[in-house]
Amino acid sequence: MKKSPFVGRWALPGGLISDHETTLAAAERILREETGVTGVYLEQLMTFDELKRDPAGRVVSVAWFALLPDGELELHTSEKYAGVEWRPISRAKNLAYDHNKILQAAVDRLRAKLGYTNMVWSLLPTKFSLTELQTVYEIILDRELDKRNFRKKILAAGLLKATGSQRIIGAHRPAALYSFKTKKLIVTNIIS
Amino acid sequence: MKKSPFVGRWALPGGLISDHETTLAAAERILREETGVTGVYLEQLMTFDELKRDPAGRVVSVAWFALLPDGELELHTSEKYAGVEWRPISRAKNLAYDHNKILQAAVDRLRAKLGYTNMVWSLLPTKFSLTELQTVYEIILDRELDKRNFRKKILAAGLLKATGSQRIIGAHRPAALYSFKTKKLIVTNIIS
DNA sequence: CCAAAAGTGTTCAGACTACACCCATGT
DNA sequence: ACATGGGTGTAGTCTGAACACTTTTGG
Repeated sequence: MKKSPFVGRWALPGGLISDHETTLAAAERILREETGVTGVYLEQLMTFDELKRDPAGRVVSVAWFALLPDGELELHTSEKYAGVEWRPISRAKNLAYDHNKILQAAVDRLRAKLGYTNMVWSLLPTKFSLTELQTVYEIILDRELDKRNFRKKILAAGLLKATGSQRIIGAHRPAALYSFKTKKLIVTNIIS
Repeated sequence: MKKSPFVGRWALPGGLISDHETTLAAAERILREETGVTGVYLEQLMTFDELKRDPAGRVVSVAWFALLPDGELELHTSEKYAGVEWRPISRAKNLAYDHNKILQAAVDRLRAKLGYTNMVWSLLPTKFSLTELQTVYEIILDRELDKRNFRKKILAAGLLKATGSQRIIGAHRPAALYSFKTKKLIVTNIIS
């Protein structure tokens, strides 16, 4: 929650870099300080430098975004950052500063890169079912995908390996669990 | 040409921003000061901030790239910037600082975006033949394209309009000249 | 008439889309 | 037995790739 003129609005986590710190290191530090999250995928988004984006003065922001699995968000709230929350995009409207623009840019980037990289691995736990994977795609692309076609394409991409293990949730047939062969960023064709 | 430890190496144009200047405005200004070029397409590339990228001290660079038609480069060389030259990528090796990395990032970006935007308009004069357009694609993608397939796809994309005029160069059949319907950036599918 | 660039269609293979039913489990 | 999510195949359409000859001009 921010002060005037952004009273009561939410904002993305942010902070200042020091003279001997890269923006990547600063992003990792700030993410850790404000949320406790470490060891996740980080990617430089872009730099926002409109003259009046912060009413308090000139601020040039090098924006980074993190991707992490839904399960691992165990938000640690220190006293200093007690107001921190995870929110779905749908409830992250009307942010302070130009943070709506930043968030939108991050969503656009993610949406585009899902189609030609394997970066979705950073949004899933080590083992996952194909249905879970499909759900991630559907959320980000904001449209439904055909189950059979999705499985054909994602398996044909050759990025997954079957773990052999299964998971049963509720009174259903067990789901085979897969994992990514590699957690390096690969550029290829995956989903159209 | 740069001083120690980059004696005799070339570098990309660059400069400092002022407190009341966006990086876009600075990019436009520096490009104008060093080359005389104005009114061209500019796009933010990314920010380079490794701690030791400039041996003289901490420098965070927000890199932008410009696209301009081959014909319009009339390089004005002021006294201050007498050493400025246009060079093909193939003769832009071994640059000072991390400028090889920056240049490579720009080439990668351009190569990728040619396939799904109409930004190639910024690399051509107002009127151009389909062969000229194809040549631009071939240079940037660094591979040959089939003439018939190229024409089918580029015309099917619907971004061009025939101007009705023709151009004759040498003892050849005249080439029909086309122009882009719009010079706004459009995201669509063009060339695979 | 010759040289050189402009212009033009068809065929084949692979990819994408749409679509419906059976399977395995816990209750 | 039933409710629920997991899992599978095929037919039709579309897209991309390969490929060669005719046209128009100036010299």
